[in-house]
Amino acid sequence: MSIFDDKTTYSLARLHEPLLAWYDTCKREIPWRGASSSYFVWVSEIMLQQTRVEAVRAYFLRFTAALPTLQHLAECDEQTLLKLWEGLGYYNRVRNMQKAAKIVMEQYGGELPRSYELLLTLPGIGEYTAGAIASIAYNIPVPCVDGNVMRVLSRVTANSADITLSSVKKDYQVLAQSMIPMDDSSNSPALQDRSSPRAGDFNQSLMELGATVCVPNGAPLCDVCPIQTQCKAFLSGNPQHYPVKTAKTARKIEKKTIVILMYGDQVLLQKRPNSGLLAGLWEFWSMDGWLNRDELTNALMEQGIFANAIHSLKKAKHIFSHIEWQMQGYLVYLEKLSTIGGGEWVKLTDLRENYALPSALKAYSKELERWVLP
DNA sequence: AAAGCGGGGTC
DNA sequence: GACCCAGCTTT
Repeated sequence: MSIFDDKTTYSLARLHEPLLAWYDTCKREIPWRGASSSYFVWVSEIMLQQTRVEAVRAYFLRFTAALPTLQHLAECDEQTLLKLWEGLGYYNRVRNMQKAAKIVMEQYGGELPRSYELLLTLPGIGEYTAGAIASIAYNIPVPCVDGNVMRVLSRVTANSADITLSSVKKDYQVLAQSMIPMDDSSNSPALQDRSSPRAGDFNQSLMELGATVCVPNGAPLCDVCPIQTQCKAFLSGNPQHYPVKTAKTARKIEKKTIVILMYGDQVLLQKRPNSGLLAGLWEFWSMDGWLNRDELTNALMEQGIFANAIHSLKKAKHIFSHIEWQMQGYLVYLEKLSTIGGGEWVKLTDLRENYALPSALKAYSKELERWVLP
């Protein structure tokens, strides 16, 4: 039983006309829009997961310049890959994308399959991304339902169902599917074999409207909306009541001590584990909890390290979606080069060019540059 | 169904 | 502060 009745579905049947007309004249200029390969569509869609268009622009241009084809991606070493993704977050996205690229090279002759179901089997490609690639790159008439689409459609229909429920998302996918403009001259029985020259544009028109007009955070710009007169939430004067979502669980706080160990123009880095938070990225030596100067000196001595000088750095905070790091920092000059388990001494120039550090440590990597420059 | 997974913009 | 973002994977 769907949250949408037949009458609601029928009332949206021809909404593609004003949406496409609006999209044709008002869409933003975006690097991956226009005549682009399925590979470029794929790269952009992975980058856009939980990430705004404005944040993606520069990353997309740099990434596709370095790795212009799917084969380049499949053959890239992981260190370079993570450096290209540095600062964009959700780093498993790029590792999964490379896994998928290797599969595409081996099983599909180097081109992404022209099938929603086959796309869905690739690592890192879920229902949204499979629908986006299939419709935007190949004009296959399948929906792609993201946060924008659910926000727009929940307002248009004034529907209060909780969009965090997977059953509700399914109903939005069915509704979005029914809205895709179909070429009536084709009469193939299988929907996905039928032609829909504007399936990709239509899906993008819904997302573009959500991103630029039917916005989250505060009041939407209903006065410039092309489907204002057909929006139930606008007509009731309460678009900001939609969509309805249940609250997220609270973040937990973790205290850490960040220690920048230096010797000459080298700094000690450690590689994070291959799974979990910030998997595969590099970081400074660190310990759980806040250590004062004496405790740090003792901790270093236990590692067989004797500090020449210990400088206290400012406290710093970084907020992830589910964790908050509260960090106390130190910069330590060593008397002689000592190795710590699992660590690697890296020259500053090498660090800047080749080692991916999480943005969570940005305050301390800046401190490092400040101490070294003069 | 819920939790883990980044980082930044906006109000 | 809280909320959200062209979501996916694991538990």
